[in-house]
Amino acid sequence: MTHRVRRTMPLLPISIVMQLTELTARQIRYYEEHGLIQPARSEGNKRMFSLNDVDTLLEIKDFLDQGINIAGIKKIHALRTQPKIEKTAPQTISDAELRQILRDEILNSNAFDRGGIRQGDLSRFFKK
Amino acid sequence: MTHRVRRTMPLLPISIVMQLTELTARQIRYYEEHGLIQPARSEGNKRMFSLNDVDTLLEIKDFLDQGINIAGIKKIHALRTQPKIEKTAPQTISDAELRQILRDEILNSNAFDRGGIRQGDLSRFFKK
DNA sequence: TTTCTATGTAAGAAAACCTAACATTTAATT
DNA sequence: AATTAAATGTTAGGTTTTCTTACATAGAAA
Repeated sequence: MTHRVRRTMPLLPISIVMQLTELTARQIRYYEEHGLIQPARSEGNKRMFSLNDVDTLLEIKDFLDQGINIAGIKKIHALRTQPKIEKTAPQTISDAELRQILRDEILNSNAFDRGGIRQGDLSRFFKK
Repeated sequence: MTHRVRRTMPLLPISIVMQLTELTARQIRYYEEHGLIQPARSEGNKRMFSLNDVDTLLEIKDFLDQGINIAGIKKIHALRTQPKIEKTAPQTISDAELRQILRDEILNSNAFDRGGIRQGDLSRFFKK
């Protein structure tokens, strides 16, 4: 009965992703610019996001809230998608280095509690 | 880790729904006009569809392919959302009547096999 | 033939999104 | 303190998408 949808399918326009993540369009495009996400494009060049993209963005947001900067997040992503250091090209960073980065970043963390809205409640974005 | 999304959340623009259902915008709006779906609206009045809406549209499409007309589908929906005939306002149609309708409709069914695309493959709608 | 149903098509307007550029804020560095 | 860099805000002009409304059409039904 229920129509199945893959989490990799590009379904969502940026406006919806903004609501789901509480990020601005500027932020989302900026993260893409830095290679943290690669949303698909419609034939007319509009960004179309998958549910996986939303997950990634929420994770990015979380990392940023923890004081980790884009460069750190980028490195974390790189390590995650390619954690095998065997026959692969020599890594430019070790696990120890990563932990060091994280520790360093966390020091100047300015995380704060933004009294946000409940996730999943989009009602205020639609007309009654 | 994975971000949960309710099937009732209005997330999808009509272009994506067109691709998921292989219906034209005209058809989708027509079905809405006849009350078969009630998509949400963005603040700017754009239709935003939920995954449930997609399910409903696929079902409508299936019924139409079976030769059932809009009126029949409308009645089927009405019966389904309110199948209790107890204290409710008197029904204008009985179960027997429904079966009759279905039998009648099926007689002049012009269902045919449209050699469509695999559902879920939207790749041809996006730029390489 | 005429009517009805479902859909196509076109026009004009409004909304959403795009890129590019410059501005602002805050933190780090010198 | 001044400068720089990172992240985000803001604005402008252009393109795409969606909207409503209206008229057209093919096929089935009357």
